[in-house]
Amino acid sequence: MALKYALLGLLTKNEATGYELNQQFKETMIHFWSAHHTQIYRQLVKMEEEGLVSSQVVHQVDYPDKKVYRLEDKGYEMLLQWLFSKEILPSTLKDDLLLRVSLFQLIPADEAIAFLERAKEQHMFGLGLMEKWRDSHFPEGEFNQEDLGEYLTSEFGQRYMQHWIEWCDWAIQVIKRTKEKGSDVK
Amino acid sequence: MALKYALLGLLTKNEATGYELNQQFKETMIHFWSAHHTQIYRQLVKMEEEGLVSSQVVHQVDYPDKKVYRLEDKGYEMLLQWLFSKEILPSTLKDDLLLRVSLFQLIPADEAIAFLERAKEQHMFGLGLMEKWRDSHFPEGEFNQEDLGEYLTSEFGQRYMQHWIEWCDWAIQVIKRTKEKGSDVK
DNA sequence: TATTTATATGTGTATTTTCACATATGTTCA
DNA sequence: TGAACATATGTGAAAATACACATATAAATA
Repeated sequence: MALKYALLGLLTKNEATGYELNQQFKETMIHFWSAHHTQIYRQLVKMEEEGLVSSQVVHQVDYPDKKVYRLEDKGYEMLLQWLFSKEILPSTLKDDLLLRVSLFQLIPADEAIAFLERAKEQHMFGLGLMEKWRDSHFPEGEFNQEDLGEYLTSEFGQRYMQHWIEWCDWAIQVIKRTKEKGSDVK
Repeated sequence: MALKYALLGLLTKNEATGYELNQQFKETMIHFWSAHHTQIYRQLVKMEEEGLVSSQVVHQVDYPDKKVYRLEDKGYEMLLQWLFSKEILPSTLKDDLLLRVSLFQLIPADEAIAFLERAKEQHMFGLGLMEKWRDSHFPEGEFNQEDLGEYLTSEFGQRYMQHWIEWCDWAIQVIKRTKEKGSDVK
């Protein structure tokens, strides 16, 4: 359901091909969304059938032909209606890494720490990418009104990464402390 | 896939019915996971077929009969194998609220602020629940070794809520500032 | 010369997740 | 008495998502 609105949202900025929309998912929407490219292509076909978007095949000499999608009025209206809807559903996390963390009592402390170190590195890498992206898109923290949403969500993504990293440090310390005690307790 | 391990993980603590496992999802795993009760029941049936868990129907006088699931050796082994696997996939967010935030340039500033205020309230409510839960489970921040995972992930959940709330405050300020400038800029 | 990478769009299938609905029993509250 | 709620487990169907594979062109790299 929401993927539809995500695509309509991206198309408010520019017309785009399924390929480009997939790129944008991987780049700018990485802060809060993800989608497989096959899902995007299929969703676009469906949306065209519903009259929310229209497409035009553009012939290219050097590359395969591409299909450019454009937002139609009906799609824009539907998007706005969704944006103005009053219901705010609480968002739920679904995180593989944390699921494993929740079972740390089943593995040795050293394994747990190594896992957290790697998770931390991964999120530091992610943070680096986000900072880079933000610096190039919003130098000096400046942004245009039409990029407000992106500015806000990219800050969220960056802070989320920082939160992850800080929590990793905290969790590693907790495990190290319990490990010290462990000799006489457990 | 991961739901299987989530259930196996919960069953390492105690044998439980599908109903109870659903409760636990809603209570303790709210920090990082969610699942519909129908999905849990179906997954349990599948896991029993695979010999990962076994079940026993317990007759009750006052309530409908219940089906208690117990972790089998094969299930425990599979869980450990998963826990020790080296691959760490980066976790991706998927958040309805943020998708709407990403399109804030399409709605009036007042609407955007109202939305963020409500989102903030909601996360403050969530934070309250988590703090309460933590106080009752880990008074004075003390925890038993067998609850290590829960202790770590609940801290994550709590910090995540705080991160959300702080970000809401920040975003509201950003929009208020652009609103002031808005009169002469856009 | 062969492999990889980038451009570009898909199909078929399987899995995962959700939604609407169904069925029981007993308690509490209006 | 009737409604709502908690206990307890599911089915059928739809929707969302992911996985493996397919196709085609051209550039860059090993």
